[in-house]
Order: sequence, then C-alpha cells, then structure tokens
Amino acid sequence: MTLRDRKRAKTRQALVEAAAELFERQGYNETTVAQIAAAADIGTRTFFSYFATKEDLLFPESDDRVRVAVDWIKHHGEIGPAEVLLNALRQVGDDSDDLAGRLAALRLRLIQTIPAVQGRALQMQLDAQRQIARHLAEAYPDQLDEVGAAALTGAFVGAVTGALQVVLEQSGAGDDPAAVQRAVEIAVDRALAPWFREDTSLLRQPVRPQA
Amino acid sequence: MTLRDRKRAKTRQALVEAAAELFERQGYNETTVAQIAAAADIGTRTFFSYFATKEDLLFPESDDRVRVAVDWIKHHGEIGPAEVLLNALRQVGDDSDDLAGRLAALRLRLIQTIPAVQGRALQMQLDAQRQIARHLAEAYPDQLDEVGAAALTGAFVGAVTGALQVVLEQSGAGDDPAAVQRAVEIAVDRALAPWFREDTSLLRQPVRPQA
DNA sequence: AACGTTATCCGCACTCAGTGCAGAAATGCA
DNA sequence: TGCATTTCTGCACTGAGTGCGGATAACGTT
Repeated sequence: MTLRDRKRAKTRQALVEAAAELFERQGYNETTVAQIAAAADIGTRTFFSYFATKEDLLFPESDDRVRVAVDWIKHHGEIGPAEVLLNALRQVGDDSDDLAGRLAALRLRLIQTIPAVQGRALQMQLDAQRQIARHLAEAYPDQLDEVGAAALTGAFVGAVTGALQVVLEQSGAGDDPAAVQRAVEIAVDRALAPWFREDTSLLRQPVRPQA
Repeated sequence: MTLRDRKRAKTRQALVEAAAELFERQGYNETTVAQIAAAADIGTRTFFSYFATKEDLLFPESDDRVRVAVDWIKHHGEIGPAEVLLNALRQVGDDSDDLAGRLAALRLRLIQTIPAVQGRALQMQLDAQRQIARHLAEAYPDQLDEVGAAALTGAFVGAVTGALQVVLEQSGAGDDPAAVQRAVEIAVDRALAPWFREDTSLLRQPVRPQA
C-alpha cells in the first residue's frame, strides 16, 4: 500500500465522518457538499473524485458486503440454495447494520425520510440482489437456472425488507442500534418462516461458522 | 369537470407526450425540462406545478394502478390471500405495461439505463407494495397481520421483478410491447410456481373477470 | 539528491434541476 | 359586469455535478 493509497483512504474516511456529523447536526438537505468538503479539508471540486454523488456518502464499503455474501455462497457445504441464501442475507443485511453503528443508524433514518437516499438505497439493494442471484445460479447449476435463482433471491430479499419496514415502524426503534438489530431478526424470522416450516429451528441457529 | 380541470389535464397530457417524443429522439439526459415545457407551450417555471421532478414524467397515472389493485383486494370473493395478491399484481404490473404501450416501452428502457429513473421506479414500487400490504392485512384479518402481509407482498413482488429482470435481458425483448408482455407472464409463472405447486393451472387462467 | 513521469488536487466557469416570490392573466362565481 | 381565487410565468437564486487546465505532490529511476 503506497502513501498515495493510504492518504486517499484517510480523506475518504474523513469525508464520511464529516458528513455523518453534519447530517446529524443540520439535517441532510441543509448540508451542502461544499460544507462537507470544507470540514474534511479538501476542495469542493475534489469531493467528486471520492464520491460521485452526495448520497453515496452513506453507502461506503457497500461492495465489500456483497463480496462477503457471494463468498459465502461460493463456499457452501452440504446445505441447499434456500439455506445458503438465508445465511448470505444475514451477512448482507440490506437494510441492517454491521460496522460503525452510528453511520448505520443515520443511514436508516435518512432512508426513511429523504427520497433521494431511499432511491439510492433501493438501487444498491437491487444490484446486490442481481449479483447474489447470479452466483447462486452458478453454485447450484443442477437445482437452479438464472431465472429461478433471481426469483428466489428476489422473494427472500423482498420478504425480509417488506417485513422489516413494518416491524421498524411498529416498534418505533428510532436510532437504537440494538433495537434495530432485534427488528431485523424478527423480520427475517417472520418473513422466512413459510420456507422453513418443517424445521423452524434452523432460523434461530447462529450462522457464523465457516473458515 | 370544470374548464380549469379539463385544461389542466390537457397540458399534463401534452407534457407527457412532448417528453416521450424528446426522450426518444435525443435521449433522457440530453433533454432539459425547459425544452419539454417549451414543446408543450408553457413556461419553464410552470412545469414544476405539473410534475415535481423530471423523472415523474415517466410515471403518470401511477396511483391509478395501485388503486385498481387495492380495489381488487377489497372485493375479493372466496379466494385466499396469495391468490388475490397474484391477481392484484397482474393488474399493477410493477414493471409491466398497460396503456400507451409507447410510453411503457420507453419507461422500461430508461429504467434499465438511467439511474435516476431506476431509483424513482423502485421508490414507487416500494410505495405500491406498502399500500397493497396494508389493504391485504385489512382484507384477511384472521389469516394475516401487518408484518405477515408485508412479507408476503414483498416476496411476491420481489420474486416477480427479480425473475423479470433476467427474463428481459435473456430474451432481449428491447422495445416490442408484445415481447415484454410475454416476458412478464413467463416471469410471473416461474417466480410464483413454488407457491401454487398443487394447482399450477391457476397460474394460467385469465384473471380479468370481476364487475 | 535531482529527474521526468504520473496521479491527484482544486479553482473557474458552466449547465441544469428545482424553489421562493411577486405580479400578471385566466377562470369561477354572484 | 365585478370580485375572489387559481393558475401562469418571469426573475433571481441555491446547490449538485461536469469539463478543463494548471498547480502540486507522490512515484520510480539514475
């Protein structure tokens, strides 16, 4: 890793943090890209060589998460497509959180309130779906074709996010990361129960093993 | 219907047509709102009292379609939730087409190529989903709660649109409305077959009756 | 340590979507 | 016809995002 790369990663990080700070304090629409750039000590023009749009600030490292899910699918063991998919989704957590709970909570709130952010989030979700479906079809060539894989993936993701929306607004888990995490688990449970009716216990097993 | 309303509806229609024309000839990004307004003989400023954003030009009458689906659900007869939902979705056709095949084809192409349009389309889909799920829960209070309805709806919509994407890109049915219609039917079939395994014939029955 | 090479930074000028405002024009109603 | 209410529209403005060109800093080499 060269100096250049390290420096670049550092300012990128600084931009995300500055943005989170400003979004929380002033609101999303009330924060300009110029302000964010200034807070991270770079020129306004330079901002756009780090993030193509203002919305993208809220979705850094997003392809990392997809990569993890795809890897998980590739190295599946004995289990079938639906089960792998379930586990893979646990990792991605399209609307859920993993690192930097603060940014995740902020993101979730903005998705629910700012149309532009919601639109971008849905786009990324769809893209992730496409990639997962493609790799799923590759991993189970005898059980799934491309269309079947896409349908299965779409059904899972759609069910979970649909349920999650309602669970979130019912249990008004505003910003508390723990509450959100719980909501995600409830949503997954409720949404996917029909698929795993015979052995519901599968839904509750921790799913972290693998090398 | 007063003169005002008729006039307003007329210019609204003119705007949609002018936009379609220009989008097809010059491309979406290359067409400015000012051009569209000029082509419909209204001031640039006035445009925004008809459509809040440029993208919205591609989704006129969208709430009509949702209304139709919701009505369908409300007046369900003996059939169960999944079946009504299937029929309702046939009507909405989140990515499919109904009237003015030209606009529908254009919309579909732009959804696949222009990010802003895709984002808006996904937003409207999600919103439609929410409304449908809510009414579905109301219509079957003994079989579904809000979360279950949202999960079921999300699963159906997700499965169909996921499958549709792949079917469309496989059978490169670019602009031909008939081919698109066929693709939608295939996608619905493939995506929803697992739910109706015992009586697959249901999937093939025409579903247009009702008063 | 000095060199040219290459990637990054950043100011400037620009386009375009979208908003607020205030006045003009058209419509509805008595 | 006269008045109230919408609707239309020009003007000025903000803010996101782009193209360009020169400055700056990191890189690899001798």
